[in-house]
Amino acid sequence: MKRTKISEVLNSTEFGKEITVMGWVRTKRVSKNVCFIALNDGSTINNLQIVLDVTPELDQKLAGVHTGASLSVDGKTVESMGSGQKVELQAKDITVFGDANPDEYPLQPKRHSLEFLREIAHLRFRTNTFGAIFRIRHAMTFAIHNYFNSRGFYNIHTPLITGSDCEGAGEMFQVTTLDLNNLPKTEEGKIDYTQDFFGKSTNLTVSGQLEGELAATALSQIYTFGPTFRAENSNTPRHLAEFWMIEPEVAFNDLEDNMDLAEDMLKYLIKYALDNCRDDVEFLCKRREEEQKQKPANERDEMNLIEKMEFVLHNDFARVTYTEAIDILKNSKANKTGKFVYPVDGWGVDLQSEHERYLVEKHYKRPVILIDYPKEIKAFYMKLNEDGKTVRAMDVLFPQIGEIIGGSQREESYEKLMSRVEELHIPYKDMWWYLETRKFGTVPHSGFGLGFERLILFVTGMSNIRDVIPFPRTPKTAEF
RNA sequence: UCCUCAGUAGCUCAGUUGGUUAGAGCACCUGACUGUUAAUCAGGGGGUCGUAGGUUCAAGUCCUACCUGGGGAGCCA
Repeated sequence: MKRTKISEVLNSTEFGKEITVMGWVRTKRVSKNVCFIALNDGSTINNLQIVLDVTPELDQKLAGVHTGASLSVDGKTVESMGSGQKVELQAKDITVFGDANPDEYPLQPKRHSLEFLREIAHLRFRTNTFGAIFRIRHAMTFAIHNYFNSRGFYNIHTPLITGSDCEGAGEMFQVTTLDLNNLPKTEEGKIDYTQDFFGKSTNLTVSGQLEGELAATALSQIYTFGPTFRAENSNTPRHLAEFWMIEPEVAFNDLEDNMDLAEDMLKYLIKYALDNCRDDVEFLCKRREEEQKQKPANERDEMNLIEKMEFVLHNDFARVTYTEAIDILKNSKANKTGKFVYPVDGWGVDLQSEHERYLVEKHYKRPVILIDYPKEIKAFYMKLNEDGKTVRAMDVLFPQIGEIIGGSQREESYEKLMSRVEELHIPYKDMWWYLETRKFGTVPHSGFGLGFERLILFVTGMSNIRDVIPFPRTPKTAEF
């Protein structure tokens, strides 16, 4: 079937061309002699206006056309007589592929709540908002590969099924082909995993980092981009059980280089969205502005979406040590006047999200990279500082979203890493292959994990992570 | 998992102190209109008030439990 994409039609200033367009009806307006149909084919957020002179024959066809119906329209591009658009299509003939029974089709030409659209996730692609979000999501995927490829990074596919149950990033989903109603048992009465598909207990990965490090200690610069799975029972607008993560890992990079990479990459991606998804970003910007008007004045954004993106683009991220952050928080007015639910009184405790938000939104008013955390509250593989009590960790904190990136310089000393493994009782049998990177030709190296959906939250201005992934997986929800 | 708020027409919501036959806008159907922009105007159909119990002469409204959803917290990306 030969068709012209609506994005092409709208971008062309040539009138009088005979073309065929196909798409879905957004609205239909009929009067006695003329009928207007707003048609969308997903190639752009904008609709093409179809103009039909009503004849008895067309009238019959149009009877079956409602919001949601799919059409093919043959016609001629003409300069619009109306004020809403430059080009429109004067139709010669239409073919209805499929009607959408208005008694059953849930989408209307009006704003629906995001909660309602989440319940019809199979159809929400057809709304302006979700069309914009998923076009941007695509562009970000492409931009990420582009960023790393053009800088000499290799994309590594790390396994989704993992044999180690201690990747250290959270609860895991078990993968098994055993009959759960009739589990084979060992003599001691435990489950006999030797009879399972892989001959051992396996899980879905929570991170590709450990495998990524293996590749980085040979190819120097690698990145992964794939799904990860966390079986945490977390019900928040920032967490998913299945989400996508980007994990670069670079040999010969220290924490400073790691921070530079993270900041540069985020700015590249935000700029890419502004430069390549202008219509969609503008739509979402307006959408958010309207949403903000419903809120009380003190809860509204100071900047709109585009201003926020540009602000991040044009300002250096604040780089702050954990110890400095604790000092700032301890001496803050908020702390002294009891505004914090968790008052900051000492060194060594993990920061609560209210503290992170204070640092980002109140104190620095820009993205913050927090580094050098106490070793007790961070993962075993992070490089120990000379003080012996902090590690070379970094968290990139964004306004509203919180932690968008978590990373570190890795511990390259076999002895030091081994002693952490022992301290934390991590089973050697699951880790031996990882530890060998430090045994043979070990190098300083660093990396981080970027939560893809959290990036999408930022560049779309959406506030719930379930709205930036087509089919969200969360506790008790896997309908679509 | 904890705290908190909410659930009324297909959608978005109103419903007073517990009191007659539960309302509006949008959507849909019918009609009007020579170019509309989420068209407009007139009329029409559409409800087990989340579910189950309870209090009461009387429950959409009060109480209890459960379910579903939002927001916050923890865990983190």
